Amino acid sequence: MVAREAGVSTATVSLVVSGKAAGRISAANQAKVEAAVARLGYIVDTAGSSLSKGFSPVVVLIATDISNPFYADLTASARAALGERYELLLSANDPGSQAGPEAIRRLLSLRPAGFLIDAPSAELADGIPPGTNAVLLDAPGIDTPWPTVNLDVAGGAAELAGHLASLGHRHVAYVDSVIDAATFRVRREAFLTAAADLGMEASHATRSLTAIDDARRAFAAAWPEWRAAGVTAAVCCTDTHAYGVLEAARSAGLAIPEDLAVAGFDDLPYSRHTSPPLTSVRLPSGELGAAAGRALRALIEGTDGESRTDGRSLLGRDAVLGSELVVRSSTAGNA
Amino acid sequence: MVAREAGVSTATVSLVVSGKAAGRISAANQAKVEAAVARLGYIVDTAGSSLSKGFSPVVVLIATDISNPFYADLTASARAALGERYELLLSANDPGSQAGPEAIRRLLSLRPAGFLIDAPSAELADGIPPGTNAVLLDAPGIDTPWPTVNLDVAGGAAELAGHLASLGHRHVAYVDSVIDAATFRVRREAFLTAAADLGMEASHATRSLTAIDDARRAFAAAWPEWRAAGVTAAVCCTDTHAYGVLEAARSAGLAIPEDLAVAGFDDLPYSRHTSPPLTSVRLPSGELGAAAGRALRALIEGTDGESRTDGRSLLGRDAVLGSELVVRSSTAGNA
DNA sequence: CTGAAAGCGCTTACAG
DNA sequence: CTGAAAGCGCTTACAG
Repeated sequence: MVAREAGVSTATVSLVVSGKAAGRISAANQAKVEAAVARLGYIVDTAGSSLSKGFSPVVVLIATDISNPFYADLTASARAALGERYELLLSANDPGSQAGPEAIRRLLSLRPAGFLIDAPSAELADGIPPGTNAVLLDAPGIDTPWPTVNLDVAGGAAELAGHLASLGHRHVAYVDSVIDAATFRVRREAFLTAAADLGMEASHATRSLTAIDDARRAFAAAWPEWRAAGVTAAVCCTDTHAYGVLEAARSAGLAIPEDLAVAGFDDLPYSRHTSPPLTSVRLPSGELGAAAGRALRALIEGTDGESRTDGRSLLGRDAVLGSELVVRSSTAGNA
Repeated sequence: MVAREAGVSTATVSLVVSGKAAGRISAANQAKVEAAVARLGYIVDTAGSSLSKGFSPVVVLIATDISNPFYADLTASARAALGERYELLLSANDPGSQAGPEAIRRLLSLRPAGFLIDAPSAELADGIPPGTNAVLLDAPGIDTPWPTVNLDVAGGAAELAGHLASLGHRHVAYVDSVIDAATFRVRREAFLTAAADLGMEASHATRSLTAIDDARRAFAAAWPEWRAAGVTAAVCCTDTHAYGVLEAARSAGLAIPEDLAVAGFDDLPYSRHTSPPLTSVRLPSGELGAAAGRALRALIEGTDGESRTDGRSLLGRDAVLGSELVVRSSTAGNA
């Protein structure tokens, strides 16, 4: 341990550096250590520290698809909520592939302080080993012992169905993701159920990767059949999918929203700028990151333990954040 | 070490697990170890391993602004190029803030196998401690001992200037980033120099964060003066900036490209879908990630050492990848 | 071909 | 208030 150049023992240094010197180390020695640390530019080595403490300062955010700008906000907020003691790092999957339980096992070998897992599949959630510090984000309908911060995607989907029904649409189609995440299943089922309840026919669907080009091709392939069936609105599981649909629809010569109304989920910053601007269910990425970061910190630091009442704590565990339908001219021509 | 349940020593297990058993461990023992590993689901603990080897399997990608979808491709390619032995994790800065040398120092305590550093400032590059395995991405004009994979942003900027000159523009403005990265300086200077060489007046500039709304405000604030000066084209350091400019220009009632031509850098997937579609200098994110991943692996594994001729190796060290001007209707109405 | 042993850098009871 | 010592899980010379 380099900083023993301060002329004290490694134990003293460790105590000072980790902020546990309170009433245990003399002011003189504290000053000596701090001077030596500053002089040498010493930083605690994570490898040694993790080995003896059992965990490292790393928190891993497992993101399904970082090409979604949704994550920029989420990451910044989560980092702020976690604070300086943790190092938030992202593990991104290849586009279109969902992290499986084996990804968690691999990452577990890093002994991270915790995991933030966005949009998991039920299988992924099941595969988290007991004892792991993990918080699930946007994992609706998953029955899991881990704290979860959800978004009201079902409410947003229902609101969207109501919006389309009020505009007079009778036949609607749904563009789903190929990614097996619970949030996508809930978005789809909630929308289709609400649509059916409102008397709309909602039997047509396709799915694609979360990439504009893939969504474009999927729509182009499905459209002839949908047109024949009288579909007048397409709802997409993410805005990115919707961008592809918008483009394919324009290429096919469709007027939007007159011939086809289009809407998505996420309300990405780009959605105000598409042609036409996109109606979307806004999901609060920043709040999601902040709430999840707080929940994880509580879990790691054990603030969670005692405040339980009925097995759920008061800490916002299993919080649900609201969604909001943002209507633009891709569905309502005059918006 | 749990897997000693195989009835052999920890040394034997370590050798087998790390693939160094070749001709040193009997087939019988290898089989026993492999069976035990499979049975227990054993994964090497990184903390212990990093401590004794001196480095962990983690490779950290330092990204200036992950909200830029540019990074999705880059990450996937870099991961593939690095291979299974490394774990690629992203460290994202807060939007608008550039990583400083202290960020590297913090991350160094994780003892990563290496760093991939995108769009560094000269200061950041200088702050990388000697002996670190690091590859710089998109770091034009930085004088550094570290291997670098560059994009021909200067060539793209010049091509863009030529394109605008050929369309008859005489007064052009430049929308820069507030982020202090060498690539942004080179983009700007190369564009302004080429524009001047072509007889265009190019003295007007503004800058903003890489967020659509910020760029929109920056343009709205600058436009009155630019209009008075006769500016007819605005070139933006990234496509994301350009989206904001497009929106502000439309709000101001400008016809694009008749009243104002707009162009950017990156050719993000969204740029084909803006209104109007955006002219942009395409930067090959996938190739960039792949080349950088290969270069880092060579550096880590020492493949680099002997193949030097004049101090540069044959491995694609200091590679420059081409850029390509993609003309769309935000500059050429008929495109 | 294999095991016993040292050591990586840190933290934490434990004596003093 | 402080230091000596054990131990976290792994890897790697080193004997045998």
